[in-house]
Amino acid sequence: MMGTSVLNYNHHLLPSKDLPQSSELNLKQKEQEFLRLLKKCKSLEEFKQVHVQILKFGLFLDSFCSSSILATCALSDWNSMDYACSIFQQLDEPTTFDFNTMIRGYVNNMNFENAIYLYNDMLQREVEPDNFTYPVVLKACAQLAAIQEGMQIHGHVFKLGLEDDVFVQNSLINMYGKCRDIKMSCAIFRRMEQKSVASWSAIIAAHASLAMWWECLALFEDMSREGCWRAEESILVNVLSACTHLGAFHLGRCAHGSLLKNITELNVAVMTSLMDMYVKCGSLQKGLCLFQNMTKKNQLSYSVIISGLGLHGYGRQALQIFSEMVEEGLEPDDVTYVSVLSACSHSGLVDEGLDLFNKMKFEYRIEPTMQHYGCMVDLKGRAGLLEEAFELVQSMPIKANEVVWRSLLSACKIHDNIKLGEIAAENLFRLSSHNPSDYLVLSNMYARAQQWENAAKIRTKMIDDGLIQTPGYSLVEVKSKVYKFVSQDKSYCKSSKIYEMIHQMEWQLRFEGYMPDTSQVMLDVDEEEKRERLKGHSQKLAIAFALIHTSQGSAIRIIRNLRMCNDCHSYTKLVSMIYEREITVRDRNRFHHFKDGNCSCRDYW
DNA sequence: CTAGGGTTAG
Repeated sequence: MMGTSVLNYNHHLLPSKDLPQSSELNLKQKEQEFLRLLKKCKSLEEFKQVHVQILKFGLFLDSFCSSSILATCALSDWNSMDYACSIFQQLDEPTTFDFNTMIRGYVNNMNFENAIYLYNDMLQREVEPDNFTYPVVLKACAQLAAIQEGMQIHGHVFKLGLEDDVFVQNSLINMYGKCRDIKMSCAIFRRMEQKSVASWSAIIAAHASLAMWWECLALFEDMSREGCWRAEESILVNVLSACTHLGAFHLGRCAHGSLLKNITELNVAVMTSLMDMYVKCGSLQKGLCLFQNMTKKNQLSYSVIISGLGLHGYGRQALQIFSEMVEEGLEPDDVTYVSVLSACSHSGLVDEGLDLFNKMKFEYRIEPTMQHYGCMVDLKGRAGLLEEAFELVQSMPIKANEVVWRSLLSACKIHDNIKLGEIAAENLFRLSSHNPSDYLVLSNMYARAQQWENAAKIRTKMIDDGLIQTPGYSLVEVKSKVYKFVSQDKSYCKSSKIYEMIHQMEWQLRFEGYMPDTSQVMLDVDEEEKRERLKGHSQKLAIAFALIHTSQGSAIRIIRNLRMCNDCHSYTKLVSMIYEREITVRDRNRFHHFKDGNCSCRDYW
């Protein structure tokens, strides 16, 4: 761009009749005419041509006029910053406005470093920044996550007394948010007297980027209460994300509703976060439906639906969609591979997973991350290829983290490989020793091998270390309200009715051949007591409650914090058949769809 | 006199 000089007279793209004739107009009118023409330019070439005429007429005198010319050029979308730069350099005394224009131009062109350098120049040349300068220069800091510069600039804001400008405040919230200094973001947000939609958007986004989901929803609630509420896609995208992570299905659906009411066509980002919300809150159907109706799909939308299918146990379909994505010419990236590999792992598609992993490394040249190795260790381990899984852990170019060791340990438990399990546990506890469920898996492994002493030793260690087993619970939504059940729960006023139901269910299940499986009850009590305990597992209570309070044939959705036990799994399969209900259960790792006596996991979980 | 803040999802 610099190659084309300002003084290039050779291109005449505009018909000469459009150019003002000097004889007809006085200077002032000519100036106006030129400015009008400049604004109409559709390309840099056209712009240069008019600009050259202006120089030829010697009209480049008025500061307002030259600022206008500069702004037209710098803020155009024809990649004209070099040319704008050459105009800027010819200004004798660039004003605050001119600096603002140039800084904005750099930011628009993603050249954030230059924006900050120019701001620095501005200070050096003692041109005083104003309330228009800061939003844009702070945006540059935000994009670069340049906290040092950001803080200095925050100081300048105070020095110039601009700290009460809403635009400046919003930019500061955003800047600190992008620099992960949530305390500063909140401090500025709190002391704002007037908050705009952008203020809420910035503060919610700041919390979302740190995965502070409860805070996101709380802020969203505050915002709604203060009546600043409008279905803004940029805000709802983060709110939906929070719903996804918290399993807040009801709120998510409400958000969808208000989007539909207020916005005619939802953009890709909102569609993708909606899809993810539905899928991860248990409604794969709804997610698939949205996916199929999306006109524009990208890598992110594909990876959401692929990982969704995987989580729900539909590995084959996940692979199908993955190949459709490739056929459409969309190149899978590292996250897409995490989705498809984990889908393979959930469904036990070992060969397919291995193939994809190799393709990713050697064909697409994507360097595997810890997550990819985690998927592969999980894939092999679950499938019983424990030695291979262990070899992979040892040969990984990066040091395995706790997630990888954890999945190896639980695979060893499933396949009763104590020797390897102990190695995995040792490494796991070296990296993290505060997770009660890790000890339980290990103790469980010993118990399965009837090594009672070792099992007891681990449990004693847990108690000595003050680790308390996370209480398991099940959530169930009945008529848009969420009810929480813990094991042996007696807290609901209708609980006698629930236990009555439990009793009745057990009777019917036994008729269909149900035998309580007490092997996973890790309590030192007799068989009879174990069977009693089993009956009161939170998932069973939740199902009984839902069977009583929902209409015949309607689906039941349950969210658990822990993995369910084998007994609850086979119990739920039978309930789905006898009571003719579809039951979806989300546990720590995945979804189970119970229908007609079967589960979508095909007992591979 | 000209121009401005939050561009989000896996």
